[in-house]
Amino acid sequence: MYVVLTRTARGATALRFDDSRARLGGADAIATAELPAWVERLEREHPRWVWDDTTRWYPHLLAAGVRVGRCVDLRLCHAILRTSALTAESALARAPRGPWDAATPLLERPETHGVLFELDDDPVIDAPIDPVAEFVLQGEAIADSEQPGRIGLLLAAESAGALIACEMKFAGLPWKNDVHERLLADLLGPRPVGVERPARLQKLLDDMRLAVGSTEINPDSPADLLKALRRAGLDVASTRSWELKQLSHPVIAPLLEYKKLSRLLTANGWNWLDTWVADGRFRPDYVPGGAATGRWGANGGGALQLPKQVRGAVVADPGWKLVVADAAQLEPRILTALSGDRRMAEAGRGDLYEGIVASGAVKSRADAKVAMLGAMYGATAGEGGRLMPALTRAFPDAIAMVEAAARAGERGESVTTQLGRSSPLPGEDWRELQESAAADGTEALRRAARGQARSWGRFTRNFIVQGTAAEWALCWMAGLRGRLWELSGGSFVERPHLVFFLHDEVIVHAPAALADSVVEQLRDAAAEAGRLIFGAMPVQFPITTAVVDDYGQAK
DNA sequence: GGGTCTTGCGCG
DNA sequence: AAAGCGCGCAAGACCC
Repeated sequence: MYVVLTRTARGATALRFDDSRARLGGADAIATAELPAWVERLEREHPRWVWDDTTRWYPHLLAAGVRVGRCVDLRLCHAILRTSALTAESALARAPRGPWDAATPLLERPETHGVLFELDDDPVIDAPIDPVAEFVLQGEAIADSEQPGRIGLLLAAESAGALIACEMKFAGLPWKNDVHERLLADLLGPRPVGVERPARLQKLLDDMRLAVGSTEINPDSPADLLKALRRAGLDVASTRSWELKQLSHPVIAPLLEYKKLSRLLTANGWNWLDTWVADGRFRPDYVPGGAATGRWGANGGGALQLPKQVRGAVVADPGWKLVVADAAQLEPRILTALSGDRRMAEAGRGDLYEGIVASGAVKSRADAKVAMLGAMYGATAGEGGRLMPALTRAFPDAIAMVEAAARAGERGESVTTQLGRSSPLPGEDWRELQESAAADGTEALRRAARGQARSWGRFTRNFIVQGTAAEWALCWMAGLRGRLWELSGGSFVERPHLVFFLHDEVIVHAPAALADSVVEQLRDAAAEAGRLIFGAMPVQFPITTAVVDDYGQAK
């Protein structure tokens, strides 16, 4: 059963539909204050809650102690259906762009006429949000698609991700201020008052001044720093760390140290702690579908860039554990399954990179890794480019798959993941350059067009792998979420629950006594995700797990 | 005084 | 050894 919720001035109306999306009965009107209890009651029938945007409904429910099992996030599903090659002929995909194509849908509003807002410079005519009509339209798009099962699984996984994103923010990532502060004090010195540099940074700056024999050096300004380094006789094109590492000069060591610590201070220092951690929890906004590939984004505090340096401050509550798990070599395994490359599947029975070495394609594990990254990212030069021919000979099917995706992108076509998420098309500027270069191109113009085409090809090449990996991760998490809920009783935060997700890695916060069960569920969910997406294809998705007290202990 | 671009670096 | 994908963020540079 589906229950479609529509917001009204006083609360919501609910309409029920059966599993084939046929309408059941009349509408219920529920006042705002009654909504959590009403949802909780109906939840016993395990419906799929259909709403415009999970972030508009679910936080209130969670705050009221109500957790739901399943939902359809119409906004996220619309975004997928709008561009998917599997539903390109649907009425939804052919309709002009409207409020559902905005980054966040509009609330119901009095009907107005005329241009309401712009979407990528296209004016959009106002239309009231109608979740029921959108639900019907989406149902038709799915039913009429060539492969309803594929796209249906993707939409279910995406919607489950929307629930998880809200739940992770609600639960928060356990964070110990005192541990973090001790770490900062050890590395930087005491917290400075006002605008002065922390003692350790000031000392390094003094060392740098001594090394170049001048006080005219400001490491916080790349432009100034570059000038100062050149004045000191250093031949550098930029102030990037990897370039500075090549040089030997007394200024380099303190400068690199300064950069490292300065980064810690500005990105995850005392200000960060004051701004983003409250009540012992870090609560960023997770953004499902934030990247074109379907990967999540995050806002607030750089949640997806937590440096290894500070992970020790992520500490389980007393009596609880953190179960940290990541999918080993996920993207190359995804490529294996996508392409059906039997030899690569064989190589991936254990450590994939060792397997590639054993196949004779490359000499070392490090080479295998660089070669695989090169294949998935489109390396042309350097180590990756050099290793490509050997990799192509050993695994022709897998390489042919990414090469085909690259060629499609170079032609300006879209590519599609295993479950049906399609890449965006290049913009107007891209096409104009391609056309003008083809028509009356000077040599320089043709070169620019070729470079641009190759660049888009690298994007589509990577898209099918990164996007399908994101689908695997969503299915893994969605399955895990249900399994965790079944492990014990109690409220949401009393049971084992997800507190962090980073592309191919999750953290579960769990009562210590249940940690081993969580590990088991993580493995089962991973195996299930592979079966769901790839069926019988014999590709393994091993995960590594660690049961720890703090995140710094994992890996 | 604001807004946007650039640089550099953190994560996968 | 330093190119080849996807992101977010902070600070300075640069503009009006």
